[in-house]
Amino acid sequence: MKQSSLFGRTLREAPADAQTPGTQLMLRAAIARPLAAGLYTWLPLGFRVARKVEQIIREEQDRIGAQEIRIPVITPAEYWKETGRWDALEPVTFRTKDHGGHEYMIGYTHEELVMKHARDEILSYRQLPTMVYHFQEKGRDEQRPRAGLLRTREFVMKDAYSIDKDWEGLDKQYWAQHGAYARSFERMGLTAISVESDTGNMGGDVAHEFQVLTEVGEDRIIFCSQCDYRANMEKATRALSPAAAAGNVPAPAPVSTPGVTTIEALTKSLGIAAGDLLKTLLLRDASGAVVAVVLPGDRELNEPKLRKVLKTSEVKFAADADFTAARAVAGFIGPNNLNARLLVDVSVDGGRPYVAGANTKDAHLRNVLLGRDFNGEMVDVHDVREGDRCPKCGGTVTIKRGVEVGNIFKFGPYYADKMNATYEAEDGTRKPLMFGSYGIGIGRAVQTIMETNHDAKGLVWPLAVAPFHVHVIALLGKDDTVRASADALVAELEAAGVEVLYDDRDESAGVKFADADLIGIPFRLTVSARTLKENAVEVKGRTEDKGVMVPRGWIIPKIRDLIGERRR
RNA sequence: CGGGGUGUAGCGCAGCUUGGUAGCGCGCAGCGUUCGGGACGCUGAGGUCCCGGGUUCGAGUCCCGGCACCCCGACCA
Repeated sequence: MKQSSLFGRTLREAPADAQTPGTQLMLRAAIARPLAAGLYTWLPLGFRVARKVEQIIREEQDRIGAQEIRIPVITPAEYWKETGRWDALEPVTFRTKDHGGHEYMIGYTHEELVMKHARDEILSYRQLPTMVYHFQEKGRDEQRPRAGLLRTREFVMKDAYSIDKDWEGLDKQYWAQHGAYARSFERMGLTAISVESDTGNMGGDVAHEFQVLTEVGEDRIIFCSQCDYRANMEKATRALSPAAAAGNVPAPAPVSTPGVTTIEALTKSLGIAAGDLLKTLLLRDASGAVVAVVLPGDRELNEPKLRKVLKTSEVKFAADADFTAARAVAGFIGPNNLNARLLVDVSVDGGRPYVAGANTKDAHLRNVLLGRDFNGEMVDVHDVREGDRCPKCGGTVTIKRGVEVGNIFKFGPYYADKMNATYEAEDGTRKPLMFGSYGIGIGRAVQTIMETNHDAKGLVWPLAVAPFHVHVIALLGKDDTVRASADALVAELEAAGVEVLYDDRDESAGVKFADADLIGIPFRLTVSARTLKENAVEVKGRTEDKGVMVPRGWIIPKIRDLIGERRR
């Protein structure tokens, strides 16, 4: 490929709205271009990377016996209505009607469609287990796309679906996918770790996310410093100290706190620590049911955990009328004599008294004791934080940011039950198809590779996904000898199966070297008057400071060796 | 969806306070010089100043309304 005719130019400066290092380099190196918020066009260099990422995933899916298919982008409403997701996904999907008035949406994902085909194709246990996958566009009307290709409104996902007879079979398929994911990410140059994740409120007992640790990540991952415990913060737990036996705690006593309504203000005015207080939150779930949650004053509510406890899709703060109904006063709410369903976080220590709201204006209570003065359902709905103790080994945990590059879910019979997808078992009974689904976003993977593989000069592509194997730089002189020699070199390399980007432009050496560093192809081959004099070619790895002169006659085997030895 | 910010040439920005007919750097085109780490000189092209309305003799600048994009948070199989 001649760089003089490459579609897409490199930029010396990144557009001002590109924030992360990877996004700036993605734009500067002509990997992709924005079309609208969260919509990107792949340019030739980036598209070559995306196809290589796809191919790695394809090979690893094929290796575990998954079969590639293709389901349309435009999907009819009827199947989504069977599972109730036509309504549930309304706020985050793109929809349209055909001229006959039939409703469709751009696939947000494809579980329903796979299940529709599976129930038509799979009649007998003899056809199981089976696995299918496809690469297909997903449309998601994200309210906040961000960081270039990391979160977009349209993106290609590899989604795989496993179908088997029972939980045991599903478990095997699940771990086969887990292995395929680990190999896929490793091959494309991503250091991804698998962490336990929230399964959402859609059922299923196990889910893992593959996370790449980087500052630009949206997720927070809890790590144990001593053992292998790691979990997404939306699911993480911690070891609790056993509650001390409550001694002789005097009865609750009111304390006047006029106008003091926040935890912070209370700690100042009473001269106590936030952890000495109880925080009571009055919340509403998606159905409008009101619930009060009690936490120590120094702990934050973890909404995903609470949603799971409440089996709801949404929690928000309660309205004024809810406070009245609960016989509470905003700013002075406490668990005592509250007229509401009461959830008590497990962080609340039953062995010690707290200061809590008195449910009376301008008053709090001292000596409030769990078990004596109030009772509720004990639940784990608090955020784990840095320094907490590991639930597995008691070690200290830390928090890091991560990008979720892939996820795997065990659904079990959930979709089959909703969509009446059954097979005839050995014993003649009808049983539900056991289902699992497994996703990897291609664009997000590419963006994550860029975020984690660069230096001050530009991108540093892992060989396996680099847009080209080598970048040939011709430093053209006054006559045509350098060009002729470089032309011949490129022809030979291409004939040998080497992917070459050939900088044949009439630019200065500085411009060409800077662009080569920016684009980040693994090996740079320079042809110039200087190298011709030695009948050699200079070969330099992207991260090396200096190149080496390789005799012209040895260059093909040398390059074959280089791209072979670094190829996994 | 809540909060914050930004829209002026392909990119980065100034001009707006105090209204007078748009500028700088890079990039781009032509010519010449240069030629191994973003060269130099000369000449030149390139603008619905986000959109609509208003005030005014006159609006990039002031007022009103809208739109787009970015960031933080919320949400997110």
